Amino acid sequence: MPTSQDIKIAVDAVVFGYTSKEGLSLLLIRRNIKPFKNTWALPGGLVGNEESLEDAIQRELREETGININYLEQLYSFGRPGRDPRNRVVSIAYYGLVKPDAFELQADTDAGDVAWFNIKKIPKLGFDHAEIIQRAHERLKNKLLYEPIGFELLDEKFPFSELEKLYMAVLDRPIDRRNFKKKVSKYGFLDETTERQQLEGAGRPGYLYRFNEEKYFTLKKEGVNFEI
Amino acid sequence: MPTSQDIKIAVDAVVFGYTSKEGLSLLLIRRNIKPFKNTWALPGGLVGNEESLEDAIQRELREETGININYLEQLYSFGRPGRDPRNRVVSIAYYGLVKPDAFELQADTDAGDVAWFNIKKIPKLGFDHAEIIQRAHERLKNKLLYEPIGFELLDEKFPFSELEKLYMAVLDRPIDRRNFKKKVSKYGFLDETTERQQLEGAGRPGYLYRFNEEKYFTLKKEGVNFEI
DNA sequence: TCAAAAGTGTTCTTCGTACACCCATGA
DNA sequence: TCATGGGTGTACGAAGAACACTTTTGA
Repeated sequence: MPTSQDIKIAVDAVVFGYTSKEGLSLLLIRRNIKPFKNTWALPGGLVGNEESLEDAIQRELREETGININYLEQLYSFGRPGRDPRNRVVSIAYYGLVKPDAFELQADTDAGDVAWFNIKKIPKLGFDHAEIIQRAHERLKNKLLYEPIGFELLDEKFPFSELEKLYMAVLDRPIDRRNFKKKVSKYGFLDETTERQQLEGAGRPGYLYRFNEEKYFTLKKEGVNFEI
Repeated sequence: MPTSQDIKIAVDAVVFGYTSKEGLSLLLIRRNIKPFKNTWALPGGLVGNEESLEDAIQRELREETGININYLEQLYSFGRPGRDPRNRVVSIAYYGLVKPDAFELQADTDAGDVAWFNIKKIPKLGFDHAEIIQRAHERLKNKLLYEPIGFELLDEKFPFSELEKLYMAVLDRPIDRRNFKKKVSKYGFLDETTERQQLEGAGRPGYLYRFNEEKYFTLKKEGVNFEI
């Protein structure tokens, strides 16, 4: 049994963003310090002694990327000895969802650069971060099917087609427009506004919808479970 | 940002067992040391410097309870400052499934006592262990519905009624015998043996079944997903 | 008037659910 | 012969999947 322990504890964040142009994207930083200097990696860092894990993640994201996250959930903890070449580090990974347009990325000194990468064009990463991302993507795919978290990635008002494209981007498979709308609408937590979409080219503009969180919570309390 | 970190890292195990007499049970130890001396708690302890998290859990279980676990899965990490009254401890919780009859419980010096408790009769626990157990139970309920892990709790050969009772015990709701058998059987990973159940009283003895893991993996590879 | 994107309903099949009687065994 | 527990099938309704044409707009 260990008598004196020498393990560090860190948090890492897999931050997903979505835009209809870029599809599903991921927030990465370029490391400015060893190890893995100059390679891309997940934002994250050591947890402070008096700080909760969630606070640590938010602080690191603020410091390293300038982003403030709304939807955040614990993903998994990675603790294999040797996953960090310096010393033993157990990392508690979180994943989060943000609207990329709501922030301007700002790298700090530890991070030479910050950028969004399309989920299908992730560069070679340091540590075991590729594995963490894969697990996060799996989780997101699953979660999207039984919790209405997709709205965290969209603007407050959005055309139905955006929601549908988001689902197709995350799940990476085609979705039938009519069946999708039927399924989502039946819960009644989407409010249709009178506003219309601004299309860039030709086409019939769609109505904008708004996610009504209150209605969703009421439903949930009544035992109605969202499922796509 | 923290410069020197003083956080300990521990693992805790929520071990579920099942017997048809006792129903769904949980393995707890009575603490022999402070804090929470003499109160019941989850088995667990600090992680060694060179030890993987899974190894740490298995070692602690061996030391504190005499049990060796087969099915083990990471549950969640608990890190709220103050959850341990001594110093900051982040605990990575696992949950596991065992056949209680396969082991004799053996407390060691850190643990004054070890025992199985019915899931509905859990005593007052130290730390935030009640919360951990609740989360584990939720996870088990969900997992049981889309992965055939129930067999980890049963003998190699078992009558169908045992499987059904297990599901009722974990999910805490009645299940229709005929529909349940239809659903499980359609996957074809249960082999019927020619042996019959040994009933204790009167009644028609049922056939014994065996979970065919190979067939299940083949199905899974083909994209067939188990669901109850 | 053409191209692009959104809006909309029906049919068929599959799956979930509800439900009751007979059979084998031990006492 | 009675009590106990195991074995089995059908009918109904709900939900999922497949599928195509019309409408609005900009160029």
